Amino acid sequence: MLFSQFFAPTSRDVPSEAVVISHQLMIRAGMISKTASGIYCWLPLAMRVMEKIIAIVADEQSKIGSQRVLFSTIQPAELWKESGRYDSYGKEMLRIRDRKDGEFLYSPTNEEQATDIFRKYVHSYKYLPLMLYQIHWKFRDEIRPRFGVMRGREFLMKDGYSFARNFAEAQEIYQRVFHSYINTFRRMGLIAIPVQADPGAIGGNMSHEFQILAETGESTLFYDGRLLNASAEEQLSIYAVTDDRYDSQTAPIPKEELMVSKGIEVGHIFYFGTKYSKPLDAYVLDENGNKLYPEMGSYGIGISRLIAAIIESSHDNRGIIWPEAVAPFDVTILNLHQQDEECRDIALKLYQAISSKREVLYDDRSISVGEKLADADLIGIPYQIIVGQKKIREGKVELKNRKTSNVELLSPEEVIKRFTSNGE
RNA sequence: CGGGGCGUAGCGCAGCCCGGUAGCGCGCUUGCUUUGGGAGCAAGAUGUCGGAGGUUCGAAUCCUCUCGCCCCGACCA
Repeated sequence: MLFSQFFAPTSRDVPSEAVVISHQLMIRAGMISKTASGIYCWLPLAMRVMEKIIAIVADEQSKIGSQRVLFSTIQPAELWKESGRYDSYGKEMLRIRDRKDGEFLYSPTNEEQATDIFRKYVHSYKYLPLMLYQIHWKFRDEIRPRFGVMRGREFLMKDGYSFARNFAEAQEIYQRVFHSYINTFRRMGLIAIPVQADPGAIGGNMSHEFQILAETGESTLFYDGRLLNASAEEQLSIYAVTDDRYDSQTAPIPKEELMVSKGIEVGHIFYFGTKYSKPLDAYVLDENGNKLYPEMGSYGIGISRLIAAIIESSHDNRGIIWPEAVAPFDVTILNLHQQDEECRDIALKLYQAISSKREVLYDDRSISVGEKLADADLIGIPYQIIVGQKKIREGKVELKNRKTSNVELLSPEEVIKRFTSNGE
C-alpha cells in the first residue's frame, strides 16, 4: 500500500473532547470519525486492525467448536416479549417502528434470537451440545457514552451462545470458553484478568468478566497477585472481583497478595441455565422422548472496545505501538528523500520484494522528514524501514523496531531477507 | 436523569461583559526553495458565528425557546 494513496487522515491536533489516550490516538491516527455521541465511523487503518482481531477471535471460536452465524440486528419486539426482557431492558434498548407501525428493536444482545433459531431447527438431544457465535454490531443506548469507542452506543461484539444437555455439559463448555478467552486475548498481546462478576441484565448465576489492566479503565479490580502467573485452569478458581463485590473482611486472600488495579472489561461470559430456553419453550426430546430444555450460556467479546484497550495498554508519548498480531501493517518503509532517485529505487525495490510476503505500507509522500517519522511513530507499525540519503551512500538502510526503538543498519538485501524468509 | 461546561473555517481558539456586519494559529490550495525528527518564502481558498423566535436602525454579542456535544455520578462488551 502506498501511503500517498492510503486514506489515513493523520493529525497533529486532537479534538478537545478526547480525554483518554486511546481516543486521542485513534483520532490522530485517522482511525475513527465521530458520527454522534457514542457512534463512530471506522476508517481504513482501524478496519485493518479490526479484521486482524476478528480473525483471531474467529479462529479461537472455531477451535472450541463454535460455529459462526449472523443474526439480524433488527428484531421483532414479540420475541423479547416472550422472554420478558422487552419491558425489563429499559431505555438502553433502541426501539423502532416500521411503516406498518410494527414494534421492532435494534439488538443489544441476542439470547432471544439464538434461542429462537435453536427452537425452530433443533429438536433432538443428538444435536447437543451446540455452540453458535456471531460478530456483529450492537446498539445500547447508554446513559453516558464516553472515551471514544471504549464506551460507545454502537459497538462490534462477538457474542456466542451455547446449548447443553445438562448442567455438567454446560459447565464443561463454560470452562472451555473461559480457557479460550484467556488464549484469545493472549494472542493479541494482552493479559486478561478473569474476575467473578454479576450477571446483570443477561441473568443467570455464574459469570466472569475479562479485564485488561489499564489506568483509564472504568472498573476497579481486587485480585490475588498470584493470578498473573497461574495457568488458565488455576485462574478459574483464584480470587478476583470488581469493586462492587469486594469486601475486605470476607475476601479469601492474603494481604500481601492483594492487588488493586483499574481495568477495561473486554469480555464477559455467563451461565444461565434455562432462563431463556424455558420461557421461549425451546426444547429437544431426550432418549426417552421427554422434553429437555437446554442449559445455556452466552459469551461476549467487545471487539471495537478491544481496539481501544490494546492502545491503552500499548503506546508511548509518540503514538500507538501495535502488537504484531493485530498491527494494521507488518512493516512500513519510509523513504525520506522521495525526490532522490537512488532512495526511490531502493525503497521501491524493498517495497515490491517484501510485499510478496508481508503487508507493507510504503510512505512515498513528498513531505518533510519530521512529519514522515512522526506519522510512522503515531500509527505504530511494528517495524520501520528507513531509507535516506546518508545511509544509502554506505549501501545501508535502517530497520527500526517501533517498540524498542532499536535500530539496525542493514543492506537492502538483508532487510528483504529478514522479511521474506520463513523464519522472520 | 442529577451536577458542571461548551457550540464562531477541517482542528485548536479569540471576539460576547460594553451591539456597528468576523479574526488568529495549525491544516488546506498554487508556485519556488527545501528534506535525518512535525520546513522557508510568496500568493490564495474556506464561515448560513448550532437552530428558531424576539428586542433593535443594526445581533456572533442582549432576551426566550430549542438542538447537539463534552466532563463528574448511577448502568454496561
